[in-house]
Amino acid sequence: MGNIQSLMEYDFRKIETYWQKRWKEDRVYAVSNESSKPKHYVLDMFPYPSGAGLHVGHPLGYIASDIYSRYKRLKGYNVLHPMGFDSFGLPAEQYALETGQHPAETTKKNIATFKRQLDKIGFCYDWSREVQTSDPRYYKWTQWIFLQLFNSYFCNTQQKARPISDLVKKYETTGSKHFTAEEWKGFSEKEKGDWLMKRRLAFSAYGEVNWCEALGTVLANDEVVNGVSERGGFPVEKRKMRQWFLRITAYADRLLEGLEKVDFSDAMKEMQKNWIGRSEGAEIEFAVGDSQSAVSEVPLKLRVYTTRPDTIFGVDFMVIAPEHELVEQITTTEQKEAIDKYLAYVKSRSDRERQAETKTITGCFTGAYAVNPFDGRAIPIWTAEYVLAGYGTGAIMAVPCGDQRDFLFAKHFGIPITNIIGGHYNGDEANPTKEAVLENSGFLNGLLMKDAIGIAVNKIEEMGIGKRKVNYKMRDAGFSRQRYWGEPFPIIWNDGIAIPLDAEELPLELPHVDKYGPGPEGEGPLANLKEWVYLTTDSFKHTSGAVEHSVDLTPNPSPKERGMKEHPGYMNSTVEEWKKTIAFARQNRKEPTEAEAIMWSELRNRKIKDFKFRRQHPVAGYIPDFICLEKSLIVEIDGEYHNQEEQRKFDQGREAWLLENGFTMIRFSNQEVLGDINSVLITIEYALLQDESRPGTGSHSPLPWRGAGGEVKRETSTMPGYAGSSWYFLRFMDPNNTETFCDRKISDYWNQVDLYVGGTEHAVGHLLYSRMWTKVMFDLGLISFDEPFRKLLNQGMIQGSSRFVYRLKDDINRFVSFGLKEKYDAVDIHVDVNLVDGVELNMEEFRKWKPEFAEAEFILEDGKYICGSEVEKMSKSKYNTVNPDELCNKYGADTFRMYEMFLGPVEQSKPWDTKGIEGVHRFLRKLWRLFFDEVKGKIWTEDKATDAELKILHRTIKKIEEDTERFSFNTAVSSFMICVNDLADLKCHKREVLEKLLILLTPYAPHIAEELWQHLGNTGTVLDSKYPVYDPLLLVESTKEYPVSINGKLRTTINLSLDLDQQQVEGSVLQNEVVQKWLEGKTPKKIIYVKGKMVNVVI
RNA sequence: GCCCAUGUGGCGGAAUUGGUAGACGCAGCAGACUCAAAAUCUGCCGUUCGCAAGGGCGUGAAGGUUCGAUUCCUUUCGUGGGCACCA
Repeated sequence: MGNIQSLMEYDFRKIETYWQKRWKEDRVYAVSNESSKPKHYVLDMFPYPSGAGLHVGHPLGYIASDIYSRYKRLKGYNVLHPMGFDSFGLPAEQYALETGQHPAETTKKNIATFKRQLDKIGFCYDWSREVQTSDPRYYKWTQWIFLQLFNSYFCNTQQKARPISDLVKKYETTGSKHFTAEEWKGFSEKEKGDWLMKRRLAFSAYGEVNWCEALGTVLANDEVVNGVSERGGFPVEKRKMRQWFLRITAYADRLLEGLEKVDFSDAMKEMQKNWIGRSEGAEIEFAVGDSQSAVSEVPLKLRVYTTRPDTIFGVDFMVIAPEHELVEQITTTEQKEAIDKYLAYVKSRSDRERQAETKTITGCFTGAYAVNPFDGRAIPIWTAEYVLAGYGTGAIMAVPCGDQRDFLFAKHFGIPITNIIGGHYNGDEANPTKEAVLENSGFLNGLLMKDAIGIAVNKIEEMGIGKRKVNYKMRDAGFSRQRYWGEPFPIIWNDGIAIPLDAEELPLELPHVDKYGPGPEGEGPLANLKEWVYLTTDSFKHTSGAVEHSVDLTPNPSPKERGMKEHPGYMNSTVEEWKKTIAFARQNRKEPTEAEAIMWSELRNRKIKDFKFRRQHPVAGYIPDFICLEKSLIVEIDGEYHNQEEQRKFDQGREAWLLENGFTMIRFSNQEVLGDINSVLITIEYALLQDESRPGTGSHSPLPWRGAGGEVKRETSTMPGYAGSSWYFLRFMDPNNTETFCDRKISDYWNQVDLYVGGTEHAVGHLLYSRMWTKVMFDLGLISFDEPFRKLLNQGMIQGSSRFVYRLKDDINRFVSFGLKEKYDAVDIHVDVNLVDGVELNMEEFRKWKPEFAEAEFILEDGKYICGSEVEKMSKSKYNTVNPDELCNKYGADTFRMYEMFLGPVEQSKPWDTKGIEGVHRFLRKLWRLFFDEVKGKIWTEDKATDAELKILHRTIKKIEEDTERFSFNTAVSSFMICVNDLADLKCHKREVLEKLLILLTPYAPHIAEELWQHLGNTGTVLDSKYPVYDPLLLVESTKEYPVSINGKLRTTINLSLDLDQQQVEGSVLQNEVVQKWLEGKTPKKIIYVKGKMVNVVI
């Protein structure tokens, strides 16, 4: 391994390349699912592989988790530390819109770049477990889990998810509060579907979206700025569209309770609690009239939610959300025009704007009044943007003396304010107290507000005008996106009834598209693929006219002994009949013949030239034994009954129909398959490759003519980014399983993620969703734990430190230095931070950077061009990104890893500054010199270590272990530096000390540690060694240099034995010169002595 | 606006339960080695008054609790993150 000459210097490039290759070859990071060691699961939040590649901000958390994983491994754990990619998402689609490159292509490229960059830093990922959410082998299971959500409901009695079939049974036997069992049985399919949809955990309903007419698409809140689209500046308005949702609100209480048993930071728990926003209060109904006196003829009710029913007598007006359906119904003719104008204004405002702007108060009177049920007072009903439709009932009762927002509103519009809290209200601002004694409050007069809350609710319930209610700020999670690059929903709409695909039909692969624009009605791009979307013959004909067929060609049903002979025609089969077909197919799968079983083991999992086969997969009413949809090739295995005359006739009819509809069929007999499977396979392979031009039905499941009668079409939305990332931690445990999302035994073994590392930006999105999914899967008995992440470590963001040059407005080739810019009229321009040393611009490089700067001239200060600087998000567009590759090339991965950690606490955000990396690099070189001398070569010795040397070592072992355990990696790096400095001072080159130090260092700087470990003559990787144990006896001190303060101010120090008692200490302290000087002859009032800490003399 | 985090030398930061503020590193200054450079090593390095000894001030700001506060409490300002279709 190299000659002595090359060993004298720390040649990190050679060392790191060598070991990265060796580790890969030796598969040292492969993790087994079976081990006698205790398990530990360390996970990083899924990266999105952006086109910009990795910048120095990304690896911060990855380095931290890598250090921890290696540390745990040295401590004797079986450590799972995988990495994969959250590869569906909007940026790739956006990029496709701009450049026409397919997201699959760009995503593939980006992932390759990410992996190359990650490997350069020397992470210990088990790449054999890599998963990508956009891989059909992965999203097959995302879709499968979605179907579990779809097929489940939240049982309020048991407070858990249960199969929807249980609910159906209940409806069939006992009905519900809305209908009797008899009524249920009489419902149409559509009615039944609608009722069930109200309970499913994944359900479809109408939801509001930001609609941009000009772009014909739905926009994210981010993409809407000041009511217009960020791209193009087109107007945006709220619009209702059919969407999928996850019923996360059903889990609100359990998500709150679950926080008790996880180790997240208080801040994180706080954010989740606030997001869920549980409040207890009452829902109250008010009668509505259209004038101050008369209640309208049609009895309208206004329902409001309030947490303060005790203030009911202080209600001076009502506010309903502008979207509220009542607005239209109650607005009086006089107010109609004003209201219409106001609604138009509100439509253009985003939710965030509506809440953020409290300075400008807007609102409009509807002309209608509500009636206070207790004193009959008429209360004017207003609508205002500060009340959002999604919260509570979308209506509030306003109590200006107790709520500041209501107060300001009342003042602004001159609504008289009723004071119900006497002296607690001063007329200048509202007072939200619960401690006041109520006045002007009818039956509540004289009560303390907090006592009145319960009494008021009781009365309201008694009167039947309202009820106690727990409310959540959290809304059900929108789960569909009108986008292309995401998981397709395994759902077919048949006359408005959502029909799930069968599990065997998954994955429903995302079809290829060439255009990424929105569909005709603002749907996702998939809506443009007519032949993919429409599944009925009729609708197919309407849209493309491509397929003609006659009802006479209706094929024979499945073999008669399977009981399908009497089955009616498929073309017009009802949903019920179709379900029956599916059931038959499922049954068939469970009972394969011997030949079928053999054939399936050969065809499944893309064993033939990567062609995907399905078995017993219905095509119309016909269920082929095996089918390759991509090639429309059917493989049949015929048993004895095919020799019967009648059956042969059926077969022929069926085959003719299939051929006419573009399918090919090969038939084998049982004997052929059992006798010579190889030649059978060759025949199939030949057929697959033979006709390249065959159009096929695409790789997706065609499911033609499912159901019938009206429009039968696929769901064209796709799932959002968090679908794939809500359960990926489970897939890493068993990434290649084709039978299930994750084998139960394996998920029982790995269990929860022990350490989850990622940014706080995921606090309420991803983390809540994956917690919910985990709970559902737990309820359904799919896994054995109901919280995914046991401990969470938040990683701060590394910000960019941007640099600016200042270009004169009137002379675009002249640039003025930062200190002089005030004297000129100049504009700031981002300059690439890599062209700047600190703040000093490299002018030569700058001229070369862009052609427009080639002729640049500079106005200097002190002969230098000084740049301005600002801390911003690290982003390519701001030219402030720093690429980890370059740093690894220049200083090595070990230096880079340690420097990232040395920057400060992982949890904290900080701007990146490459300066300072030198110091860490110097440390590693200094370490190297403990082993090798420039002239003498190797210099380590086998001598016995002295007490002083052992003390340094053991102090370091203790410190590094403690710091690593509490994720204080920056102080650990400092401790390494101190240790090496101390050992160098003592000229300690003893193997006894150095070898242990290398093990400590392995998690932080794996390459250099491994290299030196091997030089010391060890075989096998240092990762398999045992973590040293520190000996407390070596660290015992007998004396301490005590700080002595007078009145809390440090004046001197005294060296004292550690086992002195208070009296002895007082004696020594009082004799001290400095203390006597400060005492000026007085007697101290008190002497405080904290053993081992300090002494304070109080005068 | 609401929720969360955060603020310490020229810079990144340390001070683990309220107990010696500024560890460690960068930058800077002075020196050694060298023909020179690099590398390495040694010393200084919050601020202010003072020849020195020694003292004053100092953890965003103001107030409080305490023998003692960077640490706890109240108020306030600045910065960063999130606010439901970016991931």
